[in-house]
Amino acid sequence: MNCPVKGKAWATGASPLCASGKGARQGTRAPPYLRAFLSNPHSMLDTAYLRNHPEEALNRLSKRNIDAEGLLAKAAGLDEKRRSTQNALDALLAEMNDHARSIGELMKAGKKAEAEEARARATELKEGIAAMKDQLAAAEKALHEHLWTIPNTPQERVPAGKTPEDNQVVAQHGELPRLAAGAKPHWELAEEYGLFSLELGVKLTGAGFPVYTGQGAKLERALIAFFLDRATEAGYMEVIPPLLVNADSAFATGQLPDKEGQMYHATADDLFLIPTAEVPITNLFRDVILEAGALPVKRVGYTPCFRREAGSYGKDVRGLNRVHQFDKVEIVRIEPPERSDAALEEMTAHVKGLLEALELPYRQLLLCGGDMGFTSAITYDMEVYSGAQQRWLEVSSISNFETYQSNRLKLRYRGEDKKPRLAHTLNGSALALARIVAALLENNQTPQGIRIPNALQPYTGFGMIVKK
RNA sequence: GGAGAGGUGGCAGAGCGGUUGAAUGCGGCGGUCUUGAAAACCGCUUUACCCGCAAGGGUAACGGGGGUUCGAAUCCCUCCCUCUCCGCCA
Repeated sequence: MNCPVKGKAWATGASPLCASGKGARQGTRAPPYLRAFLSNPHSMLDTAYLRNHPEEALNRLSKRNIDAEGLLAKAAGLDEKRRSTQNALDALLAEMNDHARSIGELMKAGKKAEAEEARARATELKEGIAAMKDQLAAAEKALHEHLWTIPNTPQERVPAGKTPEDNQVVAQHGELPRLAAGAKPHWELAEEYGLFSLELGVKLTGAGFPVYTGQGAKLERALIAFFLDRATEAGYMEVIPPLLVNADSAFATGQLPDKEGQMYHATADDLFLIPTAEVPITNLFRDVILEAGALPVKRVGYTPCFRREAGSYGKDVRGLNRVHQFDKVEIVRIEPPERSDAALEEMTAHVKGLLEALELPYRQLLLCGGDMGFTSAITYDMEVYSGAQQRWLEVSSISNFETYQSNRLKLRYRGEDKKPRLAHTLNGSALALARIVAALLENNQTPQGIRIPNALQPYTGFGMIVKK
């Protein structure tokens, strides 16, 4: 089995799907969370969609840098096998039910001999049923395991492409800062002003765990409060979720099995530290059928985020550019399909508003098919310009997952006809803190100190970061 | 961590191993009645998969998994969870 996708999210290659075949998932050898998932009748792409819109699915999936045709053809075959097996089993079970019912009636009527006869026939049926059940289980397993390997189908407007080079810049705003010669990167500023320390983090934990201090800590807290307030004003309900989730939750939003190696795993209790608030907040709606009036659902949550980032190294990870623990405010929406595109644009506009309030130059990227996350149908990345490093830093990723997550979540809503159907889920960072801090510090450094944007001053209580 | 009780439909709450997908009550929806509303009365009211243009039909599900049986919500095993009491504790 080849790993079908090499996105940036798979730097570790630790996915059991991509590793070396199926050993990890077989029978009783599968870890508990995989067994739990095997029992879940839902997979990722909706088989009904694949069956009813084969051409559209193929067109969309072809944007990815994968063998879309082969994957879909195999899925169609496995789906067909599953359905025919289920038909056969259902017929056998119906026959068995007839026997069982008539035996009961015959017993009541005192016709013992006839009852015995029927019982003998029923006993014969049992073997065939057991065998057919095994076949169905095997067919379902084969189908689901295959579906797990197929990423979400990109929307029409997503550009085809393989690498970040193929992403499209769809908007840019703000002047790039012209810093004086000798402008310092944020990690040097942090030392100079006592804002955060990675060395102390090493002592306490290990590399990539910053300790914020003094005005640095206050700035962090101010940004969190600012982002939460802005989201609340925009109609998002605030949530403070658990920071540890169980395997069911990690599966439902797609972190497992695809990104297993990216999460910290508390093995004693089989819990995972969340890599993003998306996981607990979206899972609030697992196994839920929302009434039509309940949509749209808009939630916002601040949480620390934990990412192992195994395999990352080099200059990209200096300072706050890439750390194992960072703060993030996340917005999550649940929408009916016809409104999810508009919701994505609203979320993007919200994020732009935040960046403009912080006076940070930014650009908006429409990710190409090859660079998008596994579960996304369309993704915008927002990047801010970090003046001293002279590079763009990703501070937000805003995605529409359409029904890909909701199919696993079993998250549905009732349409006008009262029938349950899969909702669309979306989420986006609004915003990720660490890199915002990096850009703020670098872009606003002056000989007198580091200037705090006006919008943030009510939250920090100071307008300038100064040396002690 | 120790001891006990329990997990059934939106909620509450029944259920001798045999038309029990599941009594009853509440809630919800529709209707009758009414100038309107309430009350009363009548009917309806889970989800998934499969077959079918549809009407309709089949199968599955009573915390999860497994077992006994012709047949299990009802019996057995196991796991999970919840509640109560004790201990510990921000």
